[in-house]
Amino acid sequence: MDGEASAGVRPDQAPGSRRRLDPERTRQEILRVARKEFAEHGFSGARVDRIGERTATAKRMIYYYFGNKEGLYLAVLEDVYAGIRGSETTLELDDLPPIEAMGRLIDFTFDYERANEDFVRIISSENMNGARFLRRSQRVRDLNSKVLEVIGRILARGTADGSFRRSVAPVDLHFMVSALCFYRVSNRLTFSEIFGCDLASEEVSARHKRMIRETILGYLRHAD
Amino acid sequence: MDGEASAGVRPDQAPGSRRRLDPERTRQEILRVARKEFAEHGFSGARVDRIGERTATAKRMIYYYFGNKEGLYLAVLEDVYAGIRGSETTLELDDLPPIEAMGRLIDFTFDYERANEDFVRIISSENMNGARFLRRSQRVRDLNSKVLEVIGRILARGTADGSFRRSVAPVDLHFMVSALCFYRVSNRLTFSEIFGCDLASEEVSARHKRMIRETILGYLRHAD
Amino acid sequence: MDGEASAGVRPDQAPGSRRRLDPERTRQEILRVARKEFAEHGFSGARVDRIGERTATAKRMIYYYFGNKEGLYLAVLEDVYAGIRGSETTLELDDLPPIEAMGRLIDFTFDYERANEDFVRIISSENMNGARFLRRSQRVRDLNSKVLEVIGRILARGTADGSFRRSVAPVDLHFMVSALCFYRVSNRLTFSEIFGCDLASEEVSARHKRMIRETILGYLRHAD
Amino acid sequence: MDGEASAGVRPDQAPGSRRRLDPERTRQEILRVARKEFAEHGFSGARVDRIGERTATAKRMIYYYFGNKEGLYLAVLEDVYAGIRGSETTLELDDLPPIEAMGRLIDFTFDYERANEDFVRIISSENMNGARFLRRSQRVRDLNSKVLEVIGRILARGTADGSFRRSVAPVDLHFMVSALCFYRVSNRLTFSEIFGCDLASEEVSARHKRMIRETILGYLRHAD
DNA sequence: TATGAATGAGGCTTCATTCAT
DNA sequence: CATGAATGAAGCCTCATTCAT
Repeated sequence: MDGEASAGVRPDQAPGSRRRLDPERTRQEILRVARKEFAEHGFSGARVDRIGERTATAKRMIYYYFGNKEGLYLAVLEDVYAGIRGSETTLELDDLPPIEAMGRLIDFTFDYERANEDFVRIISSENMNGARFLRRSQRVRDLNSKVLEVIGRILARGTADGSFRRSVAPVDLHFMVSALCFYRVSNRLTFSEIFGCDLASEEVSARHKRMIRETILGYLRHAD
Repeated sequence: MDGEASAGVRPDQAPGSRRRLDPERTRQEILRVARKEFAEHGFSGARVDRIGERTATAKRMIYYYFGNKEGLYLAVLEDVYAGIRGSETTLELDDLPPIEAMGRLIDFTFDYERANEDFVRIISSENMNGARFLRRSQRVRDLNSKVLEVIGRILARGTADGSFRRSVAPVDLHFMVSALCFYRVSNRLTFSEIFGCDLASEEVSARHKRMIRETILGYLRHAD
Repeated sequence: MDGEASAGVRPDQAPGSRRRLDPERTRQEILRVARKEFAEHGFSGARVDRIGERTATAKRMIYYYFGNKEGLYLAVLEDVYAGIRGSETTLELDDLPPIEAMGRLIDFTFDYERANEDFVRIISSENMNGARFLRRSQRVRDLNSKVLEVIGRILARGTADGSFRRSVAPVDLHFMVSALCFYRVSNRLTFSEIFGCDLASEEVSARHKRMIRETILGYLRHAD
Repeated sequence: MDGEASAGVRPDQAPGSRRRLDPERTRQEILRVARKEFAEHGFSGARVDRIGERTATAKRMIYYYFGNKEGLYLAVLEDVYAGIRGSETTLELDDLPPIEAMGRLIDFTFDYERANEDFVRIISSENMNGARFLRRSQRVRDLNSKVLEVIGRILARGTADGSFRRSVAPVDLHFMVSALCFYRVSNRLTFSEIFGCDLASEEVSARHKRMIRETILGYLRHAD
């Protein structure tokens, strides 16, 4: 998925030129490396130097494109949120029966967070930062408002057709799904270390995926 | 709840005097200040200088008692884990009916994590660190093994008397309780910012406390 | 003889300007200042800050070019050894009669060590360090292997033509020359202080230069 | 040789007392440990803390007995010089024939410096210090003046009876003996490292001991 | 456009030393 | 006499960033 696709293309490039001259590609490469770095070390633990070293382009370009470390982090944060919300919109849940729709949303969230540890770690890091970068980004907030609408529609349909006997606010349901899926990844290391249970393993993942879906669906279906 | 308990004790001491020859108290004060600092900024964002400034004693004492920043962090980590596991052991759940016992454990976890944001943030930070400090501390691992035993006994009793129709591994149940209670605090800032729902408020907290308990107990009671 | 050679060159440069984009020159200046500092105070007594202050460039550049204090010291050590061994190779002793060749080598060593107190002090310092930096440097060892070959050739010729009646290992001869020339400089201060004899003075130096040459040549010439 | 001789003596000591109360013994122990430390690391590399740790008594006692690091170093320096000059006075060379007397003095110096690396290293260190401590100590200067008298008497007798055909100043002869014996120890590490010749080995030591004696005696005996 | 060189501010830590008991 | 606790000053080094070409 990561952009090395068209290597060697661009015939308009002089053979003796020092570097490729594709600004957007350079930008994307920096962004990709930075995401890894921020995900691995958080904002204050991340090193601009390390990002520079791992990028084909020079460190100076980071400042050229993103202004400073904070600007780069903000760009990564927006990028990462755009990823999940973009994926969510492809789900087409409105045509499924409520229980199935909700199950699919839960599964999707589970799979996405499991597959995108970077996303999880950057949001953890953002919470450590006091969410001060998120607060600056109108774009991220816009991106996220859609999930609640999706959930709201499923809940409404489920309540209407009697599949769900429990009345829940969309934000509360999203909270539970998110908590259970996110924590598995965000706290994987301490949890595994302490309880000797590898949350990343196939076995535990499969078990937890089922358990989480059943827990939440069970909550919606049973009123007491 | 955070340690201001014995401030101002020791009346025989001149208030402005610099030298306090009370090693344990000095140690504890550093630990308390450090916990705040590490909780607020994570390991790499924390500043030894800031901890020194906010301590009545000199910065130098940090190194005297804890060796270095890492040693101090490790001490904080152990302290913080000892706190929750110590509190858990006072619950006396073995005499309660299984459902009530489990409900109480869930409520306790909810309340504890809500009241101890430091604990939550330090564990988040530890996950950002790759759990490398936790890995060094046998003490923390020992402390934590007890929770699973407590949960195991409740589950066994509930299965035996028919209160619980679902068979769950203790570690999986602990995972769910922990995830739901922890995420509320660890991700409070981004969640609130994005969804405009203040997870720290009394109203939402009360609602979630009930919801979490019902969700988990519901899962245990209903087999499908 | 110490490196002020090219000071004030580069007339096209504004005298008060801070940024000099001449990396090799910057590197050399740091090296020169560092040699003085390490020679004067040894490794542990030397202060990186002092080196920084005495350099036109910023202290930060020390780390830019040499990594850390140890790296800088190692560079100085290599530089200093390269100096003497480089000079030795210009002697062209193979065309002289053995006695004269040996005399010239002794004189050279005497003069070089007298003129390069830095060299002597840094090697003293290295011995105080347990030779731990030298051990890391393959380069220094390579540089030094040549002297023994030079001495070996002179000894062989002298034995062959009967000038030398004593059979000596090259390393032992080098030891004596080095000891007598080195000690004069390395122990100058304590020796002068205790015996009231200024080893650095012209008078004593001239006398010792003759004495050392005669002592060693005498040893080679007389068998008993 | 180092003072633990009378352990457990002193019956007047209360059994419950925290530590032995023998000031002179405490002083000597500190001195002994400090000598090792200064010999190993030089003045600036030596650590008061390390001396404190390796002494049965507490670090505070160092300051009690010696004032500060400099005072302790000075005491060590005097102690170390007193050692060699004290030994030299037991030689009784005046009754031996000049050549034998001189040979014995050379051998003594060789053996003493070989056996007392601490002595050598502390004097090296003192030279790195600019001999500033030595300069403060009248006592050390007094101690050392005697060697030259001893040498002077041997030389006079040798010149008188024709054993020595060379006229040498006592200080110059002392210089040569000292240089050859001292350098072997002071520069042992760099020399061995570079030339792969272990100066501390029995084999090389025996060879050098003979060589040094013959070199110097040869110089005295042969006029050209 | 792109880059190596340069940098001030501030980070963590160690040092010899003194205080209070 | 003896000791653990406490300390200011200064050490080495890293950080994000900007300059000059």
